[in-house]
Amino acid sequence: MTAAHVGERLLTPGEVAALFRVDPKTVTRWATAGRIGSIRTPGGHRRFRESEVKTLLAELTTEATKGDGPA
Amino acid sequence: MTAAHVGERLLTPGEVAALFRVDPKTVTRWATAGRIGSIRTPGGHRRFRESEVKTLLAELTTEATKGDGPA
DNA sequence: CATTATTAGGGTAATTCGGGTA
DNA sequence: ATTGTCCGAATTACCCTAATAA
Repeated sequence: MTAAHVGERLLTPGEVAALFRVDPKTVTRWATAGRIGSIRTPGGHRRFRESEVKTLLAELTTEATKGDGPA
Repeated sequence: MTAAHVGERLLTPGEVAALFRVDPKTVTRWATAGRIGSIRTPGGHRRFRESEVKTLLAELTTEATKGDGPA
């Protein structure tokens, strides 16, 4: 299994946006920028992995002052 | 054997919908639009090939390039 | 044969997409 | 550089009743 774990719970852009308190458009931009993985429906709409979203949320909570930021 | 998919596991619209996190009706629309192959039961209900669905999920999946570079 | 869950079919809101702009 | 908003177009979600599946 390389691509997606079949059976992983997926979230809609609106749900992810609500979790991060941002506009759904912003979540779309994150996906386009490759900052978050996304699955597209045959119709072109995006779905996000709940596990990955939770990981990102946890990183926000961490907000380490270390130099882990982008180069 | 000419039939290339004899014995292929079939999924119901509800199961496919759960995998993509969409409404079962949406899966039906995909079939109607020819975006996904479907088999019809004698009663008119649709069934989908598990292998095709998995392939579709994999193709439409974008890995988030997380931890890509070997440390 | 009876029961319960799912699906088909149509119609109407809500969401998302994509580009461009502030 | 990142986010929010406006627009039109497309996709998806939820409403219903009847039929099929198990």
